[in-house]
Amino acid sequence: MGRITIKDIAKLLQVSPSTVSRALKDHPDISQDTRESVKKVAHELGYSPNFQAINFRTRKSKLIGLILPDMNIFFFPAVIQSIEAQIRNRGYHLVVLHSNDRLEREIENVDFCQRFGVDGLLVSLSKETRNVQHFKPIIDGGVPVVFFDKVLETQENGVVIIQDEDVAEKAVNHLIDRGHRRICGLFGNPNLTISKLRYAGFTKALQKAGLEVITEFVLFANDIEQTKRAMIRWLESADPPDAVFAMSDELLVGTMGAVNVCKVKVPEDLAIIGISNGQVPDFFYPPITYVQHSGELVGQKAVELLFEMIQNKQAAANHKIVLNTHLIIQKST
Amino acid sequence: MGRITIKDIAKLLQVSPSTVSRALKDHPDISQDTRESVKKVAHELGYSPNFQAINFRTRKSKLIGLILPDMNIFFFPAVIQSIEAQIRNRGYHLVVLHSNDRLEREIENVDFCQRFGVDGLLVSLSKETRNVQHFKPIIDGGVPVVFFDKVLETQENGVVIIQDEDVAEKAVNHLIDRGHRRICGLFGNPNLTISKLRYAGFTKALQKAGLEVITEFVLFANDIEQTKRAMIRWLESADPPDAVFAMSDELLVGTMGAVNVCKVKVPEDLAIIGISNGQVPDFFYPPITYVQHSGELVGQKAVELLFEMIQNKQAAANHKIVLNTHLIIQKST
DNA sequence: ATCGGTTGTGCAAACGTTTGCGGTGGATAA
DNA sequence: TTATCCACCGCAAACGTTTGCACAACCGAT
Repeated sequence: MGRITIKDIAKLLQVSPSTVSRALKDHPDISQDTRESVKKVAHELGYSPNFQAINFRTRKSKLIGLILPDMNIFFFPAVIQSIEAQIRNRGYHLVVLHSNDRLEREIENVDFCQRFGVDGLLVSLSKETRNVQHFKPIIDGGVPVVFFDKVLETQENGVVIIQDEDVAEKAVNHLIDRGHRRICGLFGNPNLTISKLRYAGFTKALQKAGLEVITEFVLFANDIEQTKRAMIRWLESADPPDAVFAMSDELLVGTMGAVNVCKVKVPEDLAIIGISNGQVPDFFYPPITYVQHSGELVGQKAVELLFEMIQNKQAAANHKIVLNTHLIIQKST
Repeated sequence: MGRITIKDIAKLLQVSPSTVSRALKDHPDISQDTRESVKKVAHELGYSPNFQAINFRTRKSKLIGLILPDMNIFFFPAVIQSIEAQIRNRGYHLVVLHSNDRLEREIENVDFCQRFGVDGLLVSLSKETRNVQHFKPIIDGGVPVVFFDKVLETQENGVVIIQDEDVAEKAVNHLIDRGHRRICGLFGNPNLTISKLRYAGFTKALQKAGLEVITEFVLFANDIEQTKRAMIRWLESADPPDAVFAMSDELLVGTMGAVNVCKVKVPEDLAIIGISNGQVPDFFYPPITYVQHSGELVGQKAVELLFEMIQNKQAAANHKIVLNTHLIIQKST
């Protein structure tokens, strides 16, 4: 048995495989009659093209690779879903790889993508990644690569991010405007550029307002439990904070855990602001004010940029897209 | 230019491509000397095999397809991560497809997987799916398929689930043991088997205790906002409930939203129990009692079953794996 | 009648790898 | 010495599809 192929159709119709191939894709060289009879037979036999053969022959795969450092953080599912929808619209499919925040795995994944012949690659870097050398072979091989969210400061080409520093500054300014002075800063892994930049925005806002960064109220760790413990310690200290800026959903969840344990009132005792895609802030009471960093939008823009690069390699490749964000003011501030 | 191939190595070493191919995979027909020199040259030239050619030639892909109805529900990221890790250990990679809870998309995805030549398929069905006819072609084509979590009641082969009815019963019994009598039941989409079964367990537990199902306290809708509104209505009614059973994280979040709005005390005014992978229940205060339904375990078992089927098609195919769960008692009950 | 052009189709190579089979040369056994 | 065997390697086909090119048939125009 086996699946039926172009050759089977050709034999049955007494034409050549090339004619069948062309007829199936409405090549103008083929007469209307032939096209129709080919399609009819193809349908009757239940023909479906062998993608492996096509990919091999054409050196295309209609596959986009997506390399993520961690699936378990709140931000990524929305991004994955958005990317999947976007590339599907363009007739492509998604291969999801997972670096587990390790450079070694990231390198393996890139290599796999190249050998596998993906037509494009979307990457959010691991926290161990310090340079992007390991992408050179695949890029040189003509495969467009777009980096998003977790990128290096030095990267200028094929990048989709938000203006991290400004976003953090905007958020902290909002707290200052509300009269808060003893402000905690919660950040992710200190190796990540987004953490550094958001920390920079945090300090900038404070300094512009003539305030000092209270170093004991700063934490770098994207971990719910760790955040909760730190916040409890601070809230129970002699001179507790009156506001907190949390740069991710995980940090927000940890903060709310501490808030519940310590029975502090939000926003009276403690104002809270975060950066979020916008689902988690509404889990809590009161709903938390946040700067919206839309995962859907990031996914959409990354895919758009990638396909510009696929279609027109030279022009689009040195774009850096910086997305807008806006403040969603809720009851927590 | 172009990537370097087996032929290039062969030419350089004055041997045939077949020898190179065999040497590279330590075929015993090839002498030690030849193997070493081939490998040396291959390494020097930076040879890496063309997966597209290999897949085409061998009709294997080392790819596992994963079809999910929705990425945005809390349960799945853990499953994806677990599956990715498991299949990676076995030298395979993951293609994630997304049906958006629509049968039409699910059918497309299955078709794609078949044409693409995945070596195995993992599926959680869409809420529109009423039968599994559309998997027949790919299964007949020799590709093992494992269904998990969202499956049909009628399915007995290649299935990984929890004992949904018992789990719900166990959870509701816990509420009854604590003395609660006016118990809400929150369930997902009514078309889903897991919703039906868990509802059955819910009613069974009540009936065994001589209680009636209070129909106005039952909701079928896996939606945070809808759940919140319903709960608020019930809590503000003349004769409010004293406990709630929520079969998913989304329902739990919605419930807690209502709890916060209505200022009811947990567990004094309202006891809460859920079914969860175990992250979300700890977001809240008090932490919520739940029956743990481990996404990691589901992923692991599904992959184990799939690879048994890949290696030994006949034997494993008619297994149905029912996973254990256990009750995590926290402050909400 | 010859030419140029168009339309529709087939031929055959190619993509990179794997693999069954056959063959060579040398060593061993009789 | 001859037959036998084994270690090692090459030949060539094959997987299903695409595509450059050639070619045949027909048409209209010269």
